[in-house]
Amino acid sequence: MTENFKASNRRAVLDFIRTRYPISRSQLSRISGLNKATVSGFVTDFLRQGVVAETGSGVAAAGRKPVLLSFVADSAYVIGLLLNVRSVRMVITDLEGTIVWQTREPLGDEGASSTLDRIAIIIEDGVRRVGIPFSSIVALGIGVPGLVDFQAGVIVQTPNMGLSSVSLKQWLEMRFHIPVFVDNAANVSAVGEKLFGAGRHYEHFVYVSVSTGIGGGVVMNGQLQRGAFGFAGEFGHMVVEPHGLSCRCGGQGCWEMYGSLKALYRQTARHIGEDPAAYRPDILVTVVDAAARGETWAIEGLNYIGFYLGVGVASIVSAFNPHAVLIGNEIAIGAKWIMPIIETVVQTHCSLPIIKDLTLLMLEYDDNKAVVGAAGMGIDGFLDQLTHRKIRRWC
Amino acid sequence: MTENFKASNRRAVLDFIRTRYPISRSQLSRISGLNKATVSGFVTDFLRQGVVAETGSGVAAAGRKPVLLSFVADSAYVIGLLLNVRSVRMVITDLEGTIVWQTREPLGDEGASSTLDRIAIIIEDGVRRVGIPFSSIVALGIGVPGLVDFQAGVIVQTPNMGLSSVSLKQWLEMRFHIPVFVDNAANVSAVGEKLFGAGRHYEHFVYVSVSTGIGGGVVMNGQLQRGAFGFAGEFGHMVVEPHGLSCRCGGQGCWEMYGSLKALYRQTARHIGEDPAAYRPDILVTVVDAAARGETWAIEGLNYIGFYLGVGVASIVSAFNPHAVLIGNEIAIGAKWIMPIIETVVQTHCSLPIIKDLTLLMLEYDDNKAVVGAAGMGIDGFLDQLTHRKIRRWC
DNA sequence: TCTATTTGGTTGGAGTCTAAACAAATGATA
DNA sequence: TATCATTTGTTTAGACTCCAACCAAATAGA
Repeated sequence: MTENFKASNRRAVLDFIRTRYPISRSQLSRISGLNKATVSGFVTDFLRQGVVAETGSGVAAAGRKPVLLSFVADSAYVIGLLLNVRSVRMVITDLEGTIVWQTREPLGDEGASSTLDRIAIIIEDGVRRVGIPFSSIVALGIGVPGLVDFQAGVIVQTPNMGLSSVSLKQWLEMRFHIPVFVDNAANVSAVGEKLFGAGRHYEHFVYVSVSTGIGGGVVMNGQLQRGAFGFAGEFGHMVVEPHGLSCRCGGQGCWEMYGSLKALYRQTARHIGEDPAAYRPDILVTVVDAAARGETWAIEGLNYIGFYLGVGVASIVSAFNPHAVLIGNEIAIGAKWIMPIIETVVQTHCSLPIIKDLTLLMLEYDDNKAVVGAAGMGIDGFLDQLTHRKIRRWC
Repeated sequence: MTENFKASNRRAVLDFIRTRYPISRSQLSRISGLNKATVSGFVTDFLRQGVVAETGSGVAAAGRKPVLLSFVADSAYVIGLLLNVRSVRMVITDLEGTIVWQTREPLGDEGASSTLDRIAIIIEDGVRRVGIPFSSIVALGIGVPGLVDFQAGVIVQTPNMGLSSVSLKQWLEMRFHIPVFVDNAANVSAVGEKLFGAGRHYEHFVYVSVSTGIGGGVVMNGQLQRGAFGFAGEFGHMVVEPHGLSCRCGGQGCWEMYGSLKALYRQTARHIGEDPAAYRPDILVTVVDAAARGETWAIEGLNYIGFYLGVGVASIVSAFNPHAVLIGNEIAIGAKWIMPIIETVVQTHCSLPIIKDLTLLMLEYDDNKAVVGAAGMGIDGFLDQLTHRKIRRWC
């Protein structure tokens, strides 16, 4: 029940090095508030472990020149997986999330056991081809659409995928003997932003993923919050129109029905001669192009989801009072049109002290961000483990 | 920046004693996961400090009988204040929140400095009359309607009260030389529930206060979360009807406009011959009585706010995934009518895994809960301080 | 060359926590 | 009645975290 609060500062110092290198020991001491001796001790260990290296010396106004420390991004590698209904994406990245190998493979619906085998083969194949010794791969992060039990590493609820109620974590840890972290796609993206992206500078932020559906991840006190049962941040089913459309979840007026690309499609389909009850994943590109040509229906469609996105974000801001709300995923393609609306709606709906210092950002869209986030989940776990015991090499 | 993670386990052990006494050292060791020696060491200090006492012995299946430990609630006292527009409530309680003195005084609008003086006199007077030596009063907690900067102890935004932008904390700490904690009324109530009430058994819960307005407090990992700038839990201005009524905050369709007693009044006023644009604080009693007599308009009114309360709670549950949502304050008078509606709405709006183990509770209404919560804020601070240094008596 | 200044390492010690051994108490068993 | 197994709680040695106070090294400028 009660935990052991050892070594939390080690991780903090390593994170300072990671995010601000090149940096000297004394700078670290100053910004962390820890004693020079403490920092020196940590750094000695990091050097021995190989995650940090001394790289030249810096300048000083007077006195001895500082020895600059750098984070050694390629001292270890991790694997990121993103499972989808019909495919898997895989990346191998260094500790800074730089991709050194990537692939995307179709995934049949052949039952859990054979799917798992296939994933294992994809991983082994990737590792072999990139030419990194397996021993330097230190963790595996997996993103899954749907609800995940992070502790157990089990998929709890997901749109038609064969892997439900299998312990991905257990199976893969048995097979590869490295720690495996499974979480939903929005949470891994949030961790990605926390480590490598816009979230780096915020202690409290909320990541909102908007594409076909809406998901999210909550970071408070610099840590991903999973709530009581691991499902915190399921923003897609917040209610924005209590008397509105029915959602497949059984509820009515879910945010996902009004602010997602599904909603955009519904609002614009008839203008492009499509069935409003269907869906096309590339709807946003089509609509943005039309809006750029000045088509009213397109602009109205974008205003429509922009308005509802603003409404939901306003509620999130009131509830969490974060430093920042980061809106990511495909929606970013329409940033130019949608972002101003969201900003206006949030400004009119939240009290001044709450939004005074709030940052509202729409992130660049990058197809790879979610998989890299999955890798990030692995990196986060690895760095935690690394800073939790003094003597430990992963050779 | 970085903190010192000392002594967190001490507080955990003291909390186990506080909430489960009588309890033995070995039981504490087992439930806390800490070593027997560690627990024994802590307990020795607690005994010396006087917060814990040995009170007889328990039974064992075999072997040595355990020495039972108890929390000594009257080893110290705290003051709780609840500021309102025209009055102050004050309580003096022991460390379990049991009231030993209470009073309520009117408060004029005579400017900050004279109001502060008046509060100080009320406090001194109360302490003198209850006959507790001032030295055994160890903290002061204050609840305020509106937005508060907890760190600074300054009221940031509040409906017409003379004390805005004065540092209550600083002023009162200078005057009484005990730690002062100022927070908004909902947060203070949440802390009260965490320490003494229904929140005791939940690590993650959300407290929602519903009366004229709606406020809230978020407890995650057993700790009140204040967000980035201290305003987390401002649920009143979450948006539940994007195209709905204008709120005094400048927004539209705020939860407060649909789920609060203000909303109930608006919906029912004409049936009791009142002006729908006005407000009567006792509206709920009137409506509940009418509902009990079978008046349709009254039942409809309760259904109305019940529905919207359910909608908001559903959003909160999706966002935070707490163990429990505790709904408190005046609304509880209508629990019998409103609670079933809330439950139904939440059940239809949230996915199964999220609500499977969710507890939804409407708390008993007690006029004193908020002031006692304020005292609780003080107790929480005191216990933290008590467990942060080894040698320390507050004699 | 000397000095003031800054970086970074070393040392002693306080504090947290554990494992292991030990002492004390007690019901059951021989 | 004596012994034994069992459980409680204490003591001790030691690992780990962290800091204050030095000390040593490096360096720009007097």
